[in-house]
This record gives sequence, structure tokens and C-alpha cells, in this order.
Amino acid sequence: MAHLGTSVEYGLHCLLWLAEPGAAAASSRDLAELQGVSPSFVAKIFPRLEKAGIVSATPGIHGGYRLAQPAAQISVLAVVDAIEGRKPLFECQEIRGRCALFKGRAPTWSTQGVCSIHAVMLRAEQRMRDELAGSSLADLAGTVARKAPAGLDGEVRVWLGDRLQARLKARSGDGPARSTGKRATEAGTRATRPRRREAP
Amino acid sequence: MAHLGTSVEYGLHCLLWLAEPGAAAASSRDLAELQGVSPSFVAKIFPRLEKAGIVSATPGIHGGYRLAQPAAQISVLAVVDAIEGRKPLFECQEIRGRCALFKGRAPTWSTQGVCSIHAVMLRAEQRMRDELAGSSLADLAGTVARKAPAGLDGEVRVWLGDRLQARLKARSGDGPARSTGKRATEAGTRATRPRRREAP
DNA sequence: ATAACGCGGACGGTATTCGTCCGTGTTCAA
DNA sequence: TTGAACACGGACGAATACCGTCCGCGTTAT
Repeated sequence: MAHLGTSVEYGLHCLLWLAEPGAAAASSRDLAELQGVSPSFVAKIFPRLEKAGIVSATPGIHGGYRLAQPAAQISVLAVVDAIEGRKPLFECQEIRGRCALFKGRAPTWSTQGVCSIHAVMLRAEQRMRDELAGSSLADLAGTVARKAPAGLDGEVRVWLGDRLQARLKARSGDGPARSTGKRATEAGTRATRPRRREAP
Repeated sequence: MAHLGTSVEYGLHCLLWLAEPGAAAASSRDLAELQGVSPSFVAKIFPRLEKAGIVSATPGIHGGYRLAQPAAQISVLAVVDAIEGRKPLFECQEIRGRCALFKGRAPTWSTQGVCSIHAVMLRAEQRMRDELAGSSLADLAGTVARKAPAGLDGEVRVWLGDRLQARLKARSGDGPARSTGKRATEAGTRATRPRRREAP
């Protein structure tokens, strides 16, 4: 992909479900399968969000993740930094000091301050970060709620609840023949997605 | 590196030399060795700048590149796009349509317009591009000229001129013994640079 | 005791990037 | 006319990053 990878996309989409007003804790697997996305991969994303204080985790069979702060206080920038780790837009290699005229010893004036090319890139990166810092999860959740029909959040809640119930029931009522046994996992995780590819 | 690769860094540094007020045409090899950078790699960058109309090329032994427009009309954004080819900051994979509740048939309201997450990223990318579009090669060249001692541009001009003369002379005066023969190429191109690496 | 959960590390396949090397056609100096 | 340097483009190789899976660990509720 490009500078912002699939991880942030998955992470943000998952967080949007958790940002619903009355959302309960949800496991990374359920969030992934709710969206038709690789559960293993989503499971790798959430620990980073937790270390950044964006979500809080509770272990155990009833466990899962919930937001650790109000959605209005979580900026998109915070999520991006938590997942991707502040990769800079541009890495200056200090070429100005390598000019052949200097014969190996770069004069001080040539390496003082920030390289002018680097400076433009830093300004551009900062502008990008400003925009990301200006949008919160609550803002995003608001725009999708404005498009979705009323009651969708409730549907999602029962979907998640049903999955939990099914998993618990499967444990209690597991006869020797597990004909309908793993019903909860539905048609399995066919989240493997073909690599993106251009038209030839 | 990060989203903006080494190619743009090399390209911009080379263009800054060409943006000097009285600069003559310079070959990609000379520009590269003037800055202690791989000549082969720089040679791969310039054809893209030419196709974008930023530089113009003249073949032949006296050939080289020169700016095709006044430096004040060439924006940093144009150079970046010419070299890297408009890679987006974010590639939306339309996850909103994959919600398990839809059972494979995504309703129209869910895929209408731009995904809200994608929209934030597009705004952020646009702000970044705005900043890059606001800086021209002339602006950059001005800030470096303000730091460098007067007369540096002249020194560079004679350095480039000397290399051309030396190459032409080497052809005329090549005796059977080439003792001092390849003096022009100096100590060769040891521009191979070790891969960037973090501290362990 | 079992099964699910979060956590973290190891692993593999693919795409991208940096950089080199080659071949082609063109222009100028000797 | 020969040769050298130029721009141009494609093939190639090594290193890296990313996506995604798999496994083992400790914890919690049934």
C-alpha cells in the first residue's frame, strides 16, 4: 500500500465499532469477522492500541477490548501513530555535506540548521498531521451514523452478543457428534484477500 | 525510507544545482559525483523529470540537462509527482461494504460517496500537497544561497567545466602508457552507501 | 479441566526500493 | 570515420517492509 498501511485502516474501522455509544467489550476476532477481515492480523494491531492507551483489554472468555477514553478525545493521528509508530514522511541523508568541493571536510555553514529540502518536507508532514489531529473517532462515527439507517448499532450489538452466546452454548451442549458444532464460526474465515493489482 | 524515497531527495538536490542563475547544462553523472551520490541511480531519475517537462535533455558529448522552466515555476510537488508518480497516502479497501450483517450484498447507502476514513486521509494528503505546491525550486535555492558564502556558485561552475575539459583532453593525449590517464574520474565512484540501520 | 481471551514472537510470501549493469541511438571532437 | 560521452530504457540483484499465519504463554470464566 502506501505510507499509511492496511493496519491503520483495519484499526480505525474496528475502533469505529467500539465508539458506538452503548458498545460492550468486543474481542479482536469478532471485530475482524464482523468486517470480513483477517482475525489474525487484527489481533496483531490491538496490543499497540492498548499500549498507547487508546483501548483497554480485559482477559478471559468474556474479555475483549473497549475504548479507554471518550471517542471525542481520540484523534485519528493518535491511532495512526500508535499503529505505525511515527514513520517520518522523509528521511534526510544530509547530502549537502557531501559536496565534492569540500574534499571530505564539510564546512560548518553547510551543515548548520535543517537542510532546506528537509525543511519543506517537515512542513508538509506537519500539515498532514495537523489535519489528522483535527479529526476524532467521534467525528468519524458521527458521519457514518448520519448515513446508516437508525437501529444498525442495535443490530450489530445483537450480532456480537449472539456470537458470544453461541460459543458458550457450544461448550455446554457438545455431544459426541459435532454435526452443527462449530456453527458459531459461520463459513469460516475466508478473509484471505487477493493482492491488489492494476489492469495490464 | 519512508513514503518519499531517496529518489526525490537526489532529484531535488540535483535540480538545485541546475537552478543556479547562470548554470550551464550538466550531465547526470557530473551532478551525481558533485554530491557524492550514485551516478547510475541519478541517471535513472532524470528521464522521469524530462517526461514531466521539468528538465530538457541534449544528447552528445557536450550534452546534459538543464531546467525546462524558470526555477520559480517549478514546485516541489511537481518534482515529487514526476519522480514518485502520485502514490496516494492511503488506499481505501472499501471495508464498509464487507460488514457481516449485509450477508454479501452491501446496501447502497453503505457504499455511497467516499468512506469517512478515506475522506480524512484525502484531506490530510491534500494539505501535504498544498504545502509542497507552495515551495518552488527558486525558493529553496534562495535559502541555500543565503547560507553559502558568495562565489560558491562560481566554484561549482569551474568544477563542472574542468571535468568536461579533462574528459576531452584525455581523449587527445592518451599515450600507450595510461599512467595518469583516468585522472578525470578522480578516486572513482565510491558512492556505494551502507544501508541505513538503527542502533540495536 | 477446558476453552476462549489477550499478548508476543517466529515465520513465509510478495511487493517495493535502491543500485548496478547492459544494450541502443545520437551528437560532437579528433 | 572512429571513438567517447551523452540520454534512454530494460533486466537484474540484494535488502527491506508489509501482510498475514501460526504457535506458545499466562489469565479468566464456565
